[in-house]
Amino acid sequence: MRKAPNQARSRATVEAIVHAGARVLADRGWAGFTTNRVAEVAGVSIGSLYQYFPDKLSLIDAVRRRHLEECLAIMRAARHDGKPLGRFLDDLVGDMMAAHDSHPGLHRVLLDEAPANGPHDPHSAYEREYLGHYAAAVAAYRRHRTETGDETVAMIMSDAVDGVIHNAARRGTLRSPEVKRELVRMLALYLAGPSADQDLG
Amino acid sequence: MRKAPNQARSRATVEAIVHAGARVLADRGWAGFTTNRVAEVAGVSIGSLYQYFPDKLSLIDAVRRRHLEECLAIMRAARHDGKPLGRFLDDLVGDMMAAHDSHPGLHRVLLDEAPANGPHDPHSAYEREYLGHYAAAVAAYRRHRTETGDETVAMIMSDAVDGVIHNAARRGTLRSPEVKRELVRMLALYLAGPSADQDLG
Amino acid sequence: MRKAPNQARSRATVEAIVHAGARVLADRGWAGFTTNRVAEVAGVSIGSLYQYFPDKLSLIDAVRRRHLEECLAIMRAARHDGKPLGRFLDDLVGDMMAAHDSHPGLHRVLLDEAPANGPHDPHSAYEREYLGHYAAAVAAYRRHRTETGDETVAMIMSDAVDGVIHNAARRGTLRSPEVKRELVRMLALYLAGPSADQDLG
Amino acid sequence: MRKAPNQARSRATVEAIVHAGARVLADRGWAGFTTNRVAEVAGVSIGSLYQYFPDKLSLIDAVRRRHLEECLAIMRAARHDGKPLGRFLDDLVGDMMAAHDSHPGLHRVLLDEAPANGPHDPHSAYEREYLGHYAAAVAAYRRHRTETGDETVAMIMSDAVDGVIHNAARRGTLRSPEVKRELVRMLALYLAGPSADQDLG
DNA sequence: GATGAATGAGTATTCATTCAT
DNA sequence: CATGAATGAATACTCATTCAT
Repeated sequence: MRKAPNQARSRATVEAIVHAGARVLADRGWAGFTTNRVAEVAGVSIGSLYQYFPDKLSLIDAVRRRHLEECLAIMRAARHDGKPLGRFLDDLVGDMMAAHDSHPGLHRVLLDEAPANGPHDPHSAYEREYLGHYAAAVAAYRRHRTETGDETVAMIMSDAVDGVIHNAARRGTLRSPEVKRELVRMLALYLAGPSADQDLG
Repeated sequence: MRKAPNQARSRATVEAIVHAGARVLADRGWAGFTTNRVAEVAGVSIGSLYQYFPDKLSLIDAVRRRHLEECLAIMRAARHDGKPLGRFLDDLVGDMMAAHDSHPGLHRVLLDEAPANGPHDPHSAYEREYLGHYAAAVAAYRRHRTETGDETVAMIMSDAVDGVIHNAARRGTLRSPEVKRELVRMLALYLAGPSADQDLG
Repeated sequence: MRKAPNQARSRATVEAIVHAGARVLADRGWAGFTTNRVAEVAGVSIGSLYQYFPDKLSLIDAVRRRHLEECLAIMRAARHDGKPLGRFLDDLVGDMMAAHDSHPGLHRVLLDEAPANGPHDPHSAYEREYLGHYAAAVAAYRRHRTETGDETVAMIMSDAVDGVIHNAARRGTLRSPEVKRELVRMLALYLAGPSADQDLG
Repeated sequence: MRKAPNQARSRATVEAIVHAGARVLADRGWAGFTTNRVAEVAGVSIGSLYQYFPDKLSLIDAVRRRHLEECLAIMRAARHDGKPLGRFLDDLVGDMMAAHDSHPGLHRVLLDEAPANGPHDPHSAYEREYLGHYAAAVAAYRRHRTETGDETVAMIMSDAVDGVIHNAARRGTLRSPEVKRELVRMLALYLAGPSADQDLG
C-alpha cells in the first residue's frame, strides 16, 4: 500500500475500497474486476483509490490478505480442547461455510490466479499456518497411526473442505445442512478410519 | 462457433486454436488470455481465430467444453463392473489426476469465471452427467443405507476430488502417490462408513 | 451518451469531439470516419472520446442531431410574418445554403446511411417539425387551393430545396447567386401556380 | 475490371456480382458494404469476385456506372418530340421513379461518397450528358427567355427531381401518385413561368 | 486530500485481399 | 477457373493510471 491511512476517515476509505474489491471480484470475476468499478462500488473516486493503492495488483493483494486472514481467524478459533471430534468438525465446517456465504466464490477466484507462488509470498505463509492448524487437529484426533504424516492428512482434509465448500458456493447450496453434515461425516470417517491397506474391498 | 470447419485444413486450425487456448489459459490465467496471444501460440493469424470464433468468450466456451468432455470421458471409462471398490477408486482418481497434469489449473480457471450458471447452460449439462456417473458408483458400492441420497454422497465425493486435485495442481504435487493414496482412502472410508449419527466421538 | 459532461472542461471536450466528427464526416465521408481520426482532429485522446460516447454510432448520432438542430433553427427563424413571398423564400434559401456551406456534404452523408428509420427515431421527430414549418409557410402563401394538402406541397418544396442545395454542395456551387435565384423562382412559381390540371400544355 | 468476361458463364458471374453489389449498397449502406458480403449475396466465392474486380473500389465503380447508365437510358428514351410538356414530364418523372423503386437509396448512396470529382471522371461525363438531355428539353419547352441559361434551369430541375425522388425513396413513398403529380406540377410551372423579377408578390 | 477528466498503451475485432488446393 | 481458408494491417474500444483543479 502506498501510504498508511492515519486518520479515521482514511481508514474508512481504505476499508470501503477493500470491501468493494472483494465484492466486485466475487460478483464479476477476474474479467469484471476493474479499478474504476471498484472505486465506484466503494463510493470513492478513482483518484482516491490510487491514493492508497499504487496499482491494481496491490489492491488484489489487499483483498486476498483480508480474506485469508478471515479464514485463518476461523481456524485459530476452532480450538480442539477436549471437544469430541464430531463437535470440532461441526464447528469448523460450519464457521467456514458461513464465512464463504458472504462472498461466495471469492476464495476460489483469489486462489486461481496463481499469484507469484514462491515459498515466501503471503499466500504460502498463510497456507503454512492454515495447514499447521489442521495438522494439530489431526494429531489430536487421529486414531490409527499409518506411515502417512499428519501434514498430508491435514492437506487432504483441507483441500476436500475447500472443494466441497467452493462448489457449494458455485451452486448456491452453501446453507444446506445436508451438505454440511455429509462433509463432516466424510472427514470424521477419514480421521477415524484404518490405514489404506486394510479391507476396503 | 461462427463457421463449421469443413475441410481437413480448417479442422486442424480450429483444433490448434482450442488447444492453444487451453494452454494459454492454464499458463497465464485470465489476465494473460488474449486472443492475439492464443492465435500466436496456435501458430495461426488472428484473422483465422475470428473466422471460427465470433468473440473471445466463445473461444473460452469451446475450451471449457473440450475440457469438460475429457473429464466426462474419464468418468464414462471408469466402469465399476465387478471391480472391488479400492480398485475402482484407484483407477478413477489416477486417471483424473493424470488428466489434470497436462494443463494444471485449467479446470479451476474454467469453472470459476462463472458465466451465467443457469440450469440449462452446457456446464450444468456436463455436471448432471458427471454427478450421475458418480451416483451410479455410489449406488453400487455403498454399504450402509442412510437418509442421505446417493446423489448427495456423489456430490460430496466429486467436490472433494475436485478440491484435492486442483490444490495439488496448484502446489505442483499432482504426481505424488501419497496424495493419490490418501484421497482414495478418504473416499473409500466415506463410502464404507456408517451413518453420520453413529459413534464419531 | 455515456456520461453527462458536468464541468466546463468536459463540456468543451464533448463540443470539440462533435465538431470534429462533423468535419471528418464532411471531409472524408463514411470510409474516412474513424474514431481515432475524430479524436485526433478534436485534439483529444481516443480515451476521452469513449468517455462520452459508448461507440462510433452514438457519436454519429450526436453529429446528426446537432446538424438537424441547426437546420431546424433556421426554419424557426424564417418567420413569414407579413413578408412578401419572394422575400421569405429568399431569406430561407439563403440561410439554408449558408448553413450547408460550412460543411458541404455533411447533411447528405448524415441522412443517407439510413439507420432504422422508424417513425419514432430522432430523425423522424426532426422531419415532422421541419415539414411543419414548411407547411405553415405554404398555408400562408399559397394562392390556389387544390385537392393537394399543404403537407404534400411542403414536402415537395423541402425535398426540392434539399436536392438543389446538396447537389450544389457536391459541385462546389453553393455560393452561386444564380442557383439561389432560380431555386427561389421555382418555389415561388410552384406556390403561386394553379392546380395541376390546368393548361400546362 | 481485371479481365473481360468472355464466356457466357463469366458474364453471368460478373452480372451477379454487380447486381449483388447494388443490392447490398442499397440495403446496408456504406458501412455494410463488404466484399465478402457482396460475394455471398451474389452466390459466388470471394475468390471469384477478385477474379473480376481488382479491388473494392473497382466494384463500386462498376455498380455506379451501371446505375448511372440506367438513368441515362431513361433520359435518352424520354424524347420530347412534339409531346406536350405535361406529357413529357409525366413520362420522365414516372420512369425515373420506377427506376429508383428497385433499389431505393442506391443512387443517393452512390453520389454521396464523393468519388474523385475531377472533370474527367465517369461521374462527370455522366452528369454532362444527363444535364445535356435536360437542357435540350428546357430549350424545347421553355416559354419565357430570361438572362438565365438553359443549362442552369436544367440543373435546377434535375436537382429538384433528384431531391424529391430520393427523399421519397427514403420515406418509402416512391409509388405515391400524389408525389409524382406534384413534382410534375412544380417542374411544369417552373418551365412555364415568367422571369424571376416579375410579380412574385 | 479528494475529485473525475484526460491519457494512451494495449486488446478485441473486422475486412480487403491473397493463394494453396 | 472456382473455392474458401488464411492473412494481417487497420479499426473499434477498454482500462490502468496520471494530474490539473
